[in-house]
Amino acid sequence: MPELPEVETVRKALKSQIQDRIINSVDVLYDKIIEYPNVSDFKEKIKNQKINDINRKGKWLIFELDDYCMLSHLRMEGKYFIKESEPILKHEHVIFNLDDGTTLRYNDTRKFGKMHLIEKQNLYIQKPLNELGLEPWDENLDSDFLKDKYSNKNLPIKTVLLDQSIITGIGNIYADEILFLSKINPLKKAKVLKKKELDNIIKYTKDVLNRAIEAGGTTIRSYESSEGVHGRFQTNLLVHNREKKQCPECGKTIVKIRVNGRGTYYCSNCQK
DNA sequence: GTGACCACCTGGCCGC
DNA sequence: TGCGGCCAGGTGGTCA
Repeated sequence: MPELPEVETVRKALKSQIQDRIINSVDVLYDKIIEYPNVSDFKEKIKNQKINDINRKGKWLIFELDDYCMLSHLRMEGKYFIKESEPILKHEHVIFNLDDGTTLRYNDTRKFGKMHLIEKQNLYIQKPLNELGLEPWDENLDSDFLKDKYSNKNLPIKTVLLDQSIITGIGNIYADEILFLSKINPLKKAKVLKKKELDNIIKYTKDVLNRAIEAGGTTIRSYESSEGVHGRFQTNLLVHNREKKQCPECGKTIVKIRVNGRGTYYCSNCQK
């Protein structure tokens, strides 16, 4: 389940593999992956565009082309592979035919991923990027910013941390880790958090995501990078996916609850 | 405007 | 062993 560190790992791998390649054509085998524009426009506009760079904003990959930016969200299980003439596999839904004879293949078991093709000048004034909040490393991200954003949030902090319009890039796995390190109960209402707690959230968001990126992301079930490499950060997880195991801080049993439908792991002793 | 809930999807896992 | 049902979860849409 790609979150920011996994997307960053994919971005780096893809950049080293396909930067400066030209897209000769695209085959779309599952239309719903293409969110904007319609499939025929997408295929027509992307033809003969050069991949000049690959960037990232939150969990979105940004393929910088000549006239457009192609945005790709991997959602739950999206992956990219570079292949030559191998047969198309069951879960390969979008095939980019490149000028060197290779293909860039978007593989998504659950078909949740989305792609947009946006004119360059509209990239940050049009959905989806105009709706994203701050990157964890943005200099404007401080406790005053969060205090303001959280002031009317009568929701559990776990839920609010997943709101991409405030801080972008945090997903379910890292939200649990950030709250554990910040010693904040996931059910605590966002609007009552003190400055010190907000400072800790910011500090540990950066810390957790930085370490996860260095480790190549987290592999819990199905995520792997474009080079088929599994992340190593799962060995560093302190609470997520560790139900009934001992808390690494106090030794009490880690519990699993559901917060707004999301599986949430925490230590009831450390996170009061 | 806010919050709760559901749909989208498929494979893995568990219980019977 | 085989089957049915639940669960995983990021995001957008709908409804109260």
